[in-house]
Amino acid sequence: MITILHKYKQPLLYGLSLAALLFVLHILEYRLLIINHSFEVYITCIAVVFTALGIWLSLQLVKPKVEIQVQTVEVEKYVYIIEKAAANDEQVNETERAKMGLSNRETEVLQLMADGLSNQEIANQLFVSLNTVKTHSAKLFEKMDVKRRTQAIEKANRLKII
Amino acid sequence: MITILHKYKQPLLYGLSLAALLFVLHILEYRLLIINHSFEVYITCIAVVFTALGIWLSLQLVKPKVEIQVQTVEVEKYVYIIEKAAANDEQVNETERAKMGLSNRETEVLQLMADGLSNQEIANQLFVSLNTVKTHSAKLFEKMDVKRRTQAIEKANRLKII
DNA sequence: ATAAAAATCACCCAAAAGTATGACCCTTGC
DNA sequence: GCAAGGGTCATACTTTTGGGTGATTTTTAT
Repeated sequence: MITILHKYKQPLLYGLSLAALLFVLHILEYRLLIINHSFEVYITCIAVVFTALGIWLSLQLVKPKVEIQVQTVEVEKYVYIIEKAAANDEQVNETERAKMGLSNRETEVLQLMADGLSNQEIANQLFVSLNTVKTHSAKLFEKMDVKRRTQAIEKANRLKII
Repeated sequence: MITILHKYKQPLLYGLSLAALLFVLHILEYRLLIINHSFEVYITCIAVVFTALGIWLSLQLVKPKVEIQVQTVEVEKYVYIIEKAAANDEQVNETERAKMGLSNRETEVLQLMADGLSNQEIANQLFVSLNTVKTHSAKLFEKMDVKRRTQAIEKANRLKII
């Protein structure tokens, strides 16, 4: 139950906000009707407000994407990003890899994943069993804080750890 | 004249849809006022519709944003990124993509795959069904001559088509 | 106007990927 | 010696992905 709550925390929050906003409108509704008869203006306002809300909502939902993260961090971090980008062309980022604590074997598996190999192909390549590859991948997913191999690949590419 | 119309078809369509919607609302307004019990329902409908409209609008506008966002902050230090982005954009990109004959939708799906999204997440993002995403992915795998999404991602990165 | 391509969706089935748990061996550092 | 971590493997289970097929609708091009 709690895990379910946690999982849908974001949408729930949005839903509640929406409900709250609707409530406020409900209150205002009568006042505005009594005070003046500019009904069209009222409707238009609602339309504009909710269009804006929609835009805002979807921006919130898209936020985890790289581009927008870049927009939201402050200036100093840009310098870091630029420097990192510039430095990365020659050498692979050992620091980031160390930060995540990937072992040698896990890094090998990650590399082969990024090359597009299936678990079975990786197993053949490394002369180990399929189950072993699964164990490695599960552990590296946890260490990299991702859910899927595609996410791991994306993150690895972004951080230049492969 | 016709070419101009063609070029700005999308924004025009958006504008017209919006105008039409407002017009319909304008008409409905009086009718619904007579049946004044459904006022709250009416307001809620407007809110929902326009929230959806906002979400849809901003999703449409998300893509072109990337470079602009980069450019809006501190000029000189980000020349590297801008140059890189620019270089990537106009080089192999379009030709290679054309060579494989990927459609727009397929390219979108490919992009989201490379971002690490699952088929279900892609479906939600594009407002289509899971089955549709599967169809797109199957076709793009065939066109790219790959067997798995990870291979497609690797090849796409290598050929810089995303 | 009409044919082709693109986009949408559904259903079924099989394979691959991922989760959870437990076990064993080997090295390394204290 | 022994705890800790890395590497290996297994079983059982769930979810995701991919293949095959067919169908409808919309868009595009001839």
